[in-house]
Amino acid sequence: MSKPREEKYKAILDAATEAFAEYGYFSCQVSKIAKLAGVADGTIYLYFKNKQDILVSLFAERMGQFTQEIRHEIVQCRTTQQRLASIVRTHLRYMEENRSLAIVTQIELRQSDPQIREAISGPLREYFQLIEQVLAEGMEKEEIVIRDLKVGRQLFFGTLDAVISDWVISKKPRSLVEVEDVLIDLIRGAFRAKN
Amino acid sequence: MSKPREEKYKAILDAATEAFAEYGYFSCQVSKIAKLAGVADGTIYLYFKNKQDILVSLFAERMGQFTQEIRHEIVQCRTTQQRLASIVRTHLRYMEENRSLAIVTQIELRQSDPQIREAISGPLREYFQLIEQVLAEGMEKEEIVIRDLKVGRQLFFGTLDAVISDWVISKKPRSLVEVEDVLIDLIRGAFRAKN
Amino acid sequence: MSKPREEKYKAILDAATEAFAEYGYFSCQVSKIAKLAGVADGTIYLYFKNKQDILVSLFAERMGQFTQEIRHEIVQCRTTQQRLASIVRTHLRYMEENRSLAIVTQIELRQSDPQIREAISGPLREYFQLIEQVLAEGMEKEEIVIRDLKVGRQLFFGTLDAVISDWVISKKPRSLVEVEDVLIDLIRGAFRAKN
Amino acid sequence: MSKPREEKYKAILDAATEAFAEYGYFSCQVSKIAKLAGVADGTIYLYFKNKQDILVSLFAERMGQFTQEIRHEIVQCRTTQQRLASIVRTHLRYMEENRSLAIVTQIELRQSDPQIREAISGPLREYFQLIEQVLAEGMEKEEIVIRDLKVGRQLFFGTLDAVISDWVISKKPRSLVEVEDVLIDLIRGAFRAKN
DNA sequence: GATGAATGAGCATTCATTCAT
DNA sequence: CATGAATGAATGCTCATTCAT
Repeated sequence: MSKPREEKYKAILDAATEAFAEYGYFSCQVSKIAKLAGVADGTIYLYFKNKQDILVSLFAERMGQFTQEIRHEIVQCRTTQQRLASIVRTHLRYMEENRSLAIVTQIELRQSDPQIREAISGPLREYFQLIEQVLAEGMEKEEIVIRDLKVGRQLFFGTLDAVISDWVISKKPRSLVEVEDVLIDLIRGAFRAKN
Repeated sequence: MSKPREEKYKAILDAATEAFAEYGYFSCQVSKIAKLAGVADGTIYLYFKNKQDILVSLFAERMGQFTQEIRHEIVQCRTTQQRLASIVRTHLRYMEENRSLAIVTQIELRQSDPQIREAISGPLREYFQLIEQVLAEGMEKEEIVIRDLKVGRQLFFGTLDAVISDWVISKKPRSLVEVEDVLIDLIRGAFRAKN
Repeated sequence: MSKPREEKYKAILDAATEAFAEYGYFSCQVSKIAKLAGVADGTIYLYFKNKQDILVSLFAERMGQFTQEIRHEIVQCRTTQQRLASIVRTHLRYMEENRSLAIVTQIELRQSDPQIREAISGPLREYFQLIEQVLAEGMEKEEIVIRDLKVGRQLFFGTLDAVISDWVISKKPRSLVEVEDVLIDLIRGAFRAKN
Repeated sequence: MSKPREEKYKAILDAATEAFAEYGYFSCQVSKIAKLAGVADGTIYLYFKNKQDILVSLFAERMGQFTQEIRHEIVQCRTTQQRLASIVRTHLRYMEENRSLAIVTQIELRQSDPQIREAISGPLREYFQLIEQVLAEGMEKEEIVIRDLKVGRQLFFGTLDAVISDWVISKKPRSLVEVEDVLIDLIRGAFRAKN
């Protein structure tokens, strides 16, 4: 009679994304998530170990999906340039379509609580590795030039992150899509990408 | 008589920096700051309106000092390239010398609590404007090429931020100074800086 | 299901009456009420907005009941004399049976906190109006003589209040019932009541 | 050089009267009294044992003065009627001239805190005895008729108290002096006073 | 005597989590 | 499985009182 298990799980995660985005992790009560998800407070605990587990699961799930999508886009590209451009585009578009997720990512990425940090680092690291792989391959093929792989990734991700951060904070943000080309061009320059 | 007052104020701010860095703003109790500062809980409230005011004051004070220092370095530079290199160097070194501040900055920069956000945005915006000024001047003098000032700043700051973020999270970080040159080189490329 | 809810609500109100009576509103902690009511501290806040709300609710509930009872007695009386005597008797007996309420009334009636005062004034004013109605009707029918309705009510209520005040303070009080007749006689004289 | 001891003592008591009247005993901080008295917080404790001692001293001092004044008026009266009228008049006028004291009296008379209560009861009891003496003498001389001395006093004091209570609460109170005659007349009736 | 900065015990209130229904 | 009333530990902040100057 009731919603299947999977559906309710997603409903809670969606609600949590909204709620965390609006109030922040600490200022958002579990009861608020429950209400938003249309379930009882106690029900949350049938699906998640505790509040932190909601955040962690949310992050793992969404980031996994995100990385998946990026990975999918990349394989269709021929050159490193295309791959980087593709990541930029997918990243921006994904976040633009999932504003609450973007906010949560911005906020909770930096929790200093060691437990949360640890739990969150996994999915993020996976994305980092993906970027670094593309960069490494580009260097091998001499399509780009970077003196330090990690720093290259930091520039790549940090820039995207800053763009989204501003967009998230801004009350009347211009569309992220608008900056795609500028961004790609800038990054291309940083990596001395050959045409 | 105002000497000990000033001293105690700084002691509390220092303690708060440490404590916020270690536990995060929300997970850090006022009593923990008090103990670390070597004062009674109540004493805190002789110097700060409330817990949030500690964070805000801390941020305003430290970021103000930071921007000041950067500004001071910049004026001694001739070219835009030098100016950008100078900011990178000062930024990294300042954070390396103030690891706790770096952590707090990383964490609290992204608080979604609107009040905190608002209070914090001032000092940060000032730094952003400083960067954008340098970039604007560079474009005017045709020392660099950027299609969008804001995106340029986002790349510049975002990259530095990501570098520090990794450094902060890392258990055994390599010195930030080590990456200075790579970083400067990368940014130079992004902005097509002429030698 | 709403049965236990109602029960717990009353239990808290009863406990609060006892506790406020014994310690006074300000010197009585919420936790003391909770313990006395046999519930957890937090449970209090499922039923009341805050500590002040307990006091206000308590007052509204009990005084409403009290006025109700008085009103019920009055309608059965023929003459103003009987009505006044009835109020005196009911007032004294009600307070004698609800000593804690009597104490709370004595104490909190005079809180200078404007908020509390305002909240409390409603039910009390209702009682005052009841008295004044009886007096007004008595004057119309020429059963009593009063030059000023308000002062008449003040004498009536003030006297009862003083009697109860003494009784409340006294360690070994004589029964309030004992003074009924004397009191009625005295008031009758003040109002020049005709037999 | 500094104010003589006595003057500062009075200043604190005056300040306390104002402050207690405005905020109530519990909601009034010692520091507020100090500021109002123009002394440092610590100075208070050179003159009073603690906060409660301020209230108690205030009450003892002011009520003593009050009773004194009443006593002084009474001796000049010939008949019981005159004496009662004199008390009514003096009581009302004294309170009208000392509104803050009137408020404090209204409020703090009923503190349930046993300690405060005990300390306050002394001066008040003295006034009660004064009234009862007048009544007793009146009965002896057959100038009035009362079946119970205590109840007589309760009517007398309670009525005055209620009048003042209303006056204190009222935002636009009519002068207390206006009700004098009505009041005296009413009380005269209660006691079957002979002309 | 006078000061007022410092103290720290004390308390109302919140909210993640549990568990009887 | 689902509920939501109940729990009680946890914490920011206040303020009477002290005491070094």
